[in-house]
Amino acid sequence: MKRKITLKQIARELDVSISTVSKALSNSKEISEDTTKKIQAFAKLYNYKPNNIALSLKNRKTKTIGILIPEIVHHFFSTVIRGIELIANRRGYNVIVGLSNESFTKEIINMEMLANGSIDGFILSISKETLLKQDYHHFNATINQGMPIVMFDRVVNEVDCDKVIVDDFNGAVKAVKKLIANDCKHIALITTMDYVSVGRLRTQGYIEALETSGVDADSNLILKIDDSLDVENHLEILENEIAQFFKINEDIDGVFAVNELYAVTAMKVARKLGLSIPDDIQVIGFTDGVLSKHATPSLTTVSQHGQKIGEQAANLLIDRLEAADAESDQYFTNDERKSDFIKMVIETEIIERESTK
Amino acid sequence: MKRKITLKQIARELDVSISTVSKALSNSKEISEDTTKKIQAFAKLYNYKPNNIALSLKNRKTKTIGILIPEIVHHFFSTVIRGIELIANRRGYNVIVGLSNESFTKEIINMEMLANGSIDGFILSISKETLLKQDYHHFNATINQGMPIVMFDRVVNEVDCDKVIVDDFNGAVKAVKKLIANDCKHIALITTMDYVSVGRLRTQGYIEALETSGVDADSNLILKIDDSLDVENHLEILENEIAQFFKINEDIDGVFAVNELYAVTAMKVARKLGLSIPDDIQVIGFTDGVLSKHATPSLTTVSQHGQKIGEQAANLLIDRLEAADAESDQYFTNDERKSDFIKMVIETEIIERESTK
DNA sequence: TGTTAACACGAAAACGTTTTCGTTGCGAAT
DNA sequence: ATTCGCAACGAAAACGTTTTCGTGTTAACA
Repeated sequence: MKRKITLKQIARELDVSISTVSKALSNSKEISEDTTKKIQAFAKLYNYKPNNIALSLKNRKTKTIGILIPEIVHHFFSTVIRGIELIANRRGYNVIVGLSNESFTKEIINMEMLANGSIDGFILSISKETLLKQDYHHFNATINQGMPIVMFDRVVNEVDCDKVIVDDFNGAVKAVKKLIANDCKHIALITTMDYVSVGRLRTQGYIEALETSGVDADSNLILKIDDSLDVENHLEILENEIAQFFKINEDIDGVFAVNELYAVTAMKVARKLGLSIPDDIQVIGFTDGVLSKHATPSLTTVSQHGQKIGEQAANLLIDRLEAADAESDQYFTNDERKSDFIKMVIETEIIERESTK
Repeated sequence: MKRKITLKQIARELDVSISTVSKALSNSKEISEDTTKKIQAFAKLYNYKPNNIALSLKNRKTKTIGILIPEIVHHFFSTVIRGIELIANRRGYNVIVGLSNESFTKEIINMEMLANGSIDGFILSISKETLLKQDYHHFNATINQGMPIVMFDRVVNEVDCDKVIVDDFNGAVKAVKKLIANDCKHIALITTMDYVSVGRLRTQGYIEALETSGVDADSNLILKIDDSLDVENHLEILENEIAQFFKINEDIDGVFAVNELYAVTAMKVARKLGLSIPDDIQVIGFTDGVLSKHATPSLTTVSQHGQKIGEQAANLLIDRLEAADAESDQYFTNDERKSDFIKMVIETEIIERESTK
């Protein structure tokens, strides 16, 4: 077991100074051709690679970005990570992942753990509990310490930073309009309690689409699921709620659901009730995950392009980091350093499958 | 924008030395009560937190572990990450994620990027391309430099390190025996080309279960899918292959598939052919993901307990890291430093759902 | 012969910590 | 009055780099 070799060891071995070794390895003109060759050969032989930590300390930047998300076993979030990792790697950055598990406290702990030098900036999506509490001081504190943040998907106006969001509103509008165009007369909405902004926006899109088509939204046709219950592990609760909902509203011929689980479950329940899809009921879900693709019938969905979101977020963050580098060369007064933050909207796309005509 | 405060700044501000500040903050007895209080108050006021990078450099350990996996948009791998992150966080470690994307080269690049001081150890699962090439020098090189590795799921005998694996063989045996017990007479296997060890083990389990039950495995009943094709995006290829398979072998009354996609697709195809599940054909899949849970009918599966795998892997790695710490205090001859590596087997569990009787 | 310029290299600081080893000043003991 | 011991603090090294600023040697030039 041989530890990694350092400049100091090379220097001692070759009887030159550390500076000489460093310069030779970076092909400095200061060092003679002979010594350069000798040093480079030796370094290659012993597989010298500069120590990242030392570089980080010296350069005061780590070349790694921190991702902080509520959950990782989740198709959307993992596609976002994939997008971030793709760009990060391409631009020479590493990616460190923290999970808030939808908890306010874990979000804070995680931020503090990473904000003390471990990373150059954050890409994050806010936890449900934080959204409920509406307490965003930790984000602003981090930003004030000079660490840039890019938020995605679950964002909030109270924090001044770059944002990448899905066009939830128009995605919902498109979906519902498609149902209308497909001759649905009674379109139901299955949504969550709306403290998470994205849920609210999708609901608004649903209403908007109906109203511009001259239909009044019927509140009886809106089912709000309490997603504080552990629906994943108690599917029957969800199924029962939806079954009741369908029984009470027999005229439903279209369903728009704010996530794919609700959509797929709605299809399952409908079929148990003897309804056929898409003949009796057409269904569109938000979020294009594995469930939608492989359900029978396969589900028409509003795709959010998670990977693209991740890529854009990563590019935004790295752009800002490297702009900050360049800036430190120049002189800026506080007024000139105006940081107008970017809010990037990723368009949704309807993926048509078997659950609509 | 105020940058994070350092010991040096506190020292200057309070007109004491850096050492004094450091000691005061760690409650050293060397410093008088007065100065300690003064310094601690000042530090708290300015929210002093030690810089992780500086600590890493000094302590020669980063308190972060590197995860290197082939893919992240994948239920199994993301549950493993969740398990790792859980334990890592609990034990004071961070987690940095690299994706090999099933590519040999990206695996190496990623390892080298992280192995230069950024992390204390690896938890990884080998990429398909690496398994094909059977070239494991980068793993051994990393280990030789004193960086411990824990492998999970896709492991290989050629690398000496701790391993956490699923009991693929017995999982398959259990599944197939269940089908046999459920009166299936002609049990098919849907598997992949078997250069990935786990596929091979599951196939062997299938054969073993049949043979101990006095049935000869019929090679006609084994369908090997070439998973180098992009099956996710060309589902119809997979469906056609399975459809052909079912038509040729009309007597199939049970299916064991090595992943949930194959299993769910098999169910879909069977139903298109007019067969009912579980009455005509019973199906069991390996890997318990979202698809299995939400398919109709829901799929009986062999659960791998991905999160537990991650937790165990993290514990193994951190145990070894901290053992190495303690070891450096003591004196060891090379003979005494025997490192007998642990191979931990996580038992599988059959989750019974609607696709079996 | 004396000055200069180019060349090749080394010393040292800096990044932010922790820790070892002094070094003061002062009261008590001899 | 001298020594001792202790309390309270500071200096400096170390972790591994990069980079600025010397410094010594040699060759060229006047």
